[in-house]
Amino acid sequence: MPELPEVETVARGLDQHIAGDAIESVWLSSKPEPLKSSAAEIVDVLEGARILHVRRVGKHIVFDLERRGHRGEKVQPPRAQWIVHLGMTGQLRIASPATELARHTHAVLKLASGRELRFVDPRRFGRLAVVRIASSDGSGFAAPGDEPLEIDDADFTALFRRRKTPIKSALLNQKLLSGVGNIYADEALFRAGIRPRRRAASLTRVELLKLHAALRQVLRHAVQLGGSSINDYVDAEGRAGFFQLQHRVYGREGRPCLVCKTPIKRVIIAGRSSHYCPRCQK
DNA sequence: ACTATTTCCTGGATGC
DNA sequence: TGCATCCAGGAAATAG
Repeated sequence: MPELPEVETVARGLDQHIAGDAIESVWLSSKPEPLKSSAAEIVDVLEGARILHVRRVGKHIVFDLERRGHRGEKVQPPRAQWIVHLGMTGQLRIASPATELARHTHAVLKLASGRELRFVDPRRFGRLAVVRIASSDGSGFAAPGDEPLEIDDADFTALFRRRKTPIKSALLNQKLLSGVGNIYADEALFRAGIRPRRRAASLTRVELLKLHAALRQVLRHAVQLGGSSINDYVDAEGRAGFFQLQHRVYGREGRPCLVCKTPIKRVIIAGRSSHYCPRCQK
C-alpha cells in the first residue's frame, strides 16, 4: 500500500531515470478510468512536455513539466504538472516498448528516449490529473495537510487539539497530515506507546511529542529501506522495499509483542484494521 | 463544523 | 475441484 515512504521511493526512482526526458505521446485506456482531469486535458498537457523533476507531495507523485513554448517567443515556457495518486495498487513503471503490456494498464507515455512510462492499477483506486500553472502565480499542486517530516512540534501538537476522533483516524486524515496511511499510523502509535482508540484531544503534550518523534523516525527509516512491500508494491524499477521486516504490530495480529510477548490485538477503527499491543500501548 | 459510515474496485485467501 | 464470500484500504461521497 503506497504511503509516504513508498511514494517517496517511487518518485525518487522516477526522478533519477526520467528527469529531462520528454513525453512524445500519451495513450489512455478507453474505459471509464479514474481520472481527475478529462482524458483530453491530460493528453493535451502531457504530449510534448519535458519532465523537469519528479517528486512526492503527500501521497501524490508530482511531475513538474515544461510545455512547449509558443513559436520561440522569449517568454517563460508554460509550466504544468502531472499528478499521480497510486491508490492501493497503482504502479508507475519504466518499461521498454517491447515489453508486453501488463493487465490493467491504464496509461502509457512514450518518452523521447525510447522508453515508456506505464501506469498499471488493478484495483483502480489510483487517480491521474493535470494542473496548468499560470505564469503569474506559479504555485501548482499542494496537498491539503502538512508534511509529517516537515511540520514542527508546535504545529503538530495543534493539529489534534479539541479533536474527539480516535488518534488513529486523525493520523489517517490527509487534511491534517498528508502521507500517513494505515501501516505507518499503527507503527508510530506502537512506538509512541499510545492506543489507536484514544481520543486525539486526550493526548498529553508529552504523548504528542512522543508521537511526532515516533512518526518521523518510522517514516525516515521506511524511506531508507525503500518502503514496505506487502502485496505487490514495487518501485519504479520493479524493486520491492524492506520495511515490512521492521513492522512491530501491522499484520501481526495474535503474534507476540516484540517487547513484552503479549499477543498483538487487531480492531477496526474508521473501517481500518488497527493493530496494537494492549500492554505496551496506553 | 465535525465525525462516522459507506462506496468504489479486483485478486487472493478462505470456507463449504 | 469449484464456486461463493470475505477482505485488503485511500479518499470521496453520504449520512448523521
